[in-house]
Amino acid sequence: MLDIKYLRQNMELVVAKMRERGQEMNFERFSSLDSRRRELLQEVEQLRGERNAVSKLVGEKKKRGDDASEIIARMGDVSDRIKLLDEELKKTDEDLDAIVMTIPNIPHASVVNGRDANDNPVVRTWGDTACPAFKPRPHWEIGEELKILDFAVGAKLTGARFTLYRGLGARLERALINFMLDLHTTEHGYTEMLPPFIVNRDSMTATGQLPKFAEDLFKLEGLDYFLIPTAEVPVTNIHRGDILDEAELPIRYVAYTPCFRAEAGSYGKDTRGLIRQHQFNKVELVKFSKPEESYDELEKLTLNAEEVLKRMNVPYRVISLCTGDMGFSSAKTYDIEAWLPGQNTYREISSCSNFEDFQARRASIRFRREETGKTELVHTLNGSGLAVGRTVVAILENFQQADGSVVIPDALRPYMGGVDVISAR
RNA sequence: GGAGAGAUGGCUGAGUGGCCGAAAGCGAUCGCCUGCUAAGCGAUUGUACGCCCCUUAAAGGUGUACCGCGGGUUCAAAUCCCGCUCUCUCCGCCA
Repeated sequence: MLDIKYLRQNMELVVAKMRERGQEMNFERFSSLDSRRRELLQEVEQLRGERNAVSKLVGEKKKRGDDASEIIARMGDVSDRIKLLDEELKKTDEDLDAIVMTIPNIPHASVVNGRDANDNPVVRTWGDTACPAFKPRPHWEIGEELKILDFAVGAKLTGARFTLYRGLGARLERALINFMLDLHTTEHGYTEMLPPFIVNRDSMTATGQLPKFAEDLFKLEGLDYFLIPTAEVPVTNIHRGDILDEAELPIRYVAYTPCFRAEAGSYGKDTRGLIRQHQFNKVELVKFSKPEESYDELEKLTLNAEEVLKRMNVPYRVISLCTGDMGFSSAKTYDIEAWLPGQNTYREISSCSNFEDFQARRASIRFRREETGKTELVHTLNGSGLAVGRTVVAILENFQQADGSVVIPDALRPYMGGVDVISAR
């Protein structure tokens, strides 16, 4: 969420920025609620001060044996008034929160102003996308033929958008997870975390999934718990409420988790194959950084994610999301898109974002600046490093052979027990 | 699932209605002392939000809130009452 002081002082600017994101904001209600809140706060605090002072007096009088019944009666009225004001204040706070919580982050100055995905500029491309001599097939055909992906049984076990991995398919998924974790921990300086896959409402609210995006989440029946849609939620919440030491920043965590998404409103989209599942695996990178370093850290984080594709020799490109295509909490986002020859297109395989202090404010994650001794909000960043299922897709499609087999990239073979090719026999 | 105990500042831990934002100790920071280190001595040592002062900020002054969370009683709540959460111990069950 944005700083309420900043909102007060920069309304026109925020309205303009929201318009770039394709959102219209009406700040009149915000303004009136905000000034009412401050009125109430001042009055109630003044009354409390009076009550505290007089109550002290009552104690002294009683100790001396003097009569205090008159001021006690008077303070009774004051307390009633405080109670009344408190109720209105609480209601005002809630209304105000409801507004502020639904205002998205302000895009960074370097973010291109655009309407949708068509306006996202390409930052760089890597690898050779030359077509093979045969007609490349989509991964769902390859996977089913090799009997490593079973969509029918996934649907039988659960329903649409659930898949069973068999044999070397399961092995490939696991190999990728281990390869990514090893790369990021041993070469990129991240500390591995294995968090709970179910979190409470406070955690979901701190990272911005709630209250606005409840329909995207799976909620446990009868409990106020949710399946995580990404490791970002538990891993960012590790430091919820903390005041960190400046010297320990930037903090870098990497975590493997499954991710659960309701995918409401996406019916009919990507119905075939592994691209859009209700459950998928992901290795996530999360950083906590000082404000002045966060954009450097975003570049590094994105490169760390790209490195996975480079090691496997999968062609990709990096795009910078425009204002109209960015997520709610993000100030700047790079998407990494892997080349999928079977579908003759680039598909998102990672999304790397700097949230600046937007999440940190809601989650109250601060650090103490040594120079001033003051606390400041940290900047939080995260990115997929990478989405594992989609990486399987990229491998199947990029390394398929004319005979239907799939060659395993060199970097992955140690994790596959030396297997260098998956074939139907 | 049943029975009991508990939750206080960076940590340990006192505090059963007013003098408690909170004793004491530890730790930390600064200063003194010291050839160095240790010891010793002194001071400081939570967060947030208002207001005053001020060109702004800082510093300073002042007010309010916060003793797991939420509600209640009272002129007044860390302290009394109710609900919840979490932790620990014992019993049962379970991978």
